[in-house]
Amino acid sequence: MTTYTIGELAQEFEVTTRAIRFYEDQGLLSPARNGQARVYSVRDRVRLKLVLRGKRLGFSLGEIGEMLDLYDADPSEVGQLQYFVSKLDERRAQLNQQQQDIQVTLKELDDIEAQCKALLVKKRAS
Amino acid sequence: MTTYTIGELAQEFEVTTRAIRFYEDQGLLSPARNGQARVYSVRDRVRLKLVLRGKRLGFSLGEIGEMLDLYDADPSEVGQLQYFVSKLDERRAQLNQQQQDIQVTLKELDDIEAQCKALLVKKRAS
DNA sequence: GCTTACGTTTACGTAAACGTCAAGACCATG
DNA sequence: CATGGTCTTGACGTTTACGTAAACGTAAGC
Repeated sequence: MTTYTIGELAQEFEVTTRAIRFYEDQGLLSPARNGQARVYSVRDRVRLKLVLRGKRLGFSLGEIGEMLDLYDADPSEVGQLQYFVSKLDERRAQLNQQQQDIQVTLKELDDIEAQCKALLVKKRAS
Repeated sequence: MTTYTIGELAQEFEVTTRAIRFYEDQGLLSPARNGQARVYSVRDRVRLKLVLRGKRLGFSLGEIGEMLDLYDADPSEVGQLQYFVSKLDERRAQLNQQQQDIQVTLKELDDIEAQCKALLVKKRAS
């Protein structure tokens, strides 16, 4: 059973231990304890990874919490299951919007960079 | 010369006027004035659009400010120009990372949804 | 001329996401 | 056994991105 200390995770993912404890406060993580020391399982590590990815995508910790619930949830009732699927679609729509935004922005960056290169060539010529 | 009031922009982009004024405080917008009333040009509108897109991508207003500066800047010195290009690359790297994150997440969503569908079929059978 | 709608500035409030001490517990090493 | 490193729990501070309320100006319509 591989486990990790808070310091190891902090170092691996380049976040502070303070941040990791904060995520726990927010209910995103719930590591085991050895006495008072936190003991992180492989599953905890995965959850942390998901949290950080969510953050890179600009989601709030609250939203990330919902997403984590989705990952875990084992919806037993059909009604709940459908609600669940609708949530997934919602999330998907959000991500698709982001993809579009990125596409557009990347293209604009390309254009600007091209202009810069052109300008540099000109400068060298003069 | 098309112009817009703050209320029009707020409605079109579904943000509050308070937010728009705040962006101005932060130096992201600088609309003209008619007396004391703000008058937004087409260019202002574009900038606002860029601000909001930046937000959707998870950038801070500060970062967005830098990006807007990049869009406008007409770097005259070569040194500045190279710094400029490096900034662009930085931004691109960030966006590429986000794209990867989205890919991975979308795939995970697919997996989860597939499981849900399977579960629904099972439910119907029982 | 009064109301209504929309605009203005100033200023304080707030939620989110941590940072930053403070004060101590627990090991290991010299 | 003192020192150093890593861990713990508070608790207050800080930044970001606005919300919200007060108090007022201005133009439109009845």
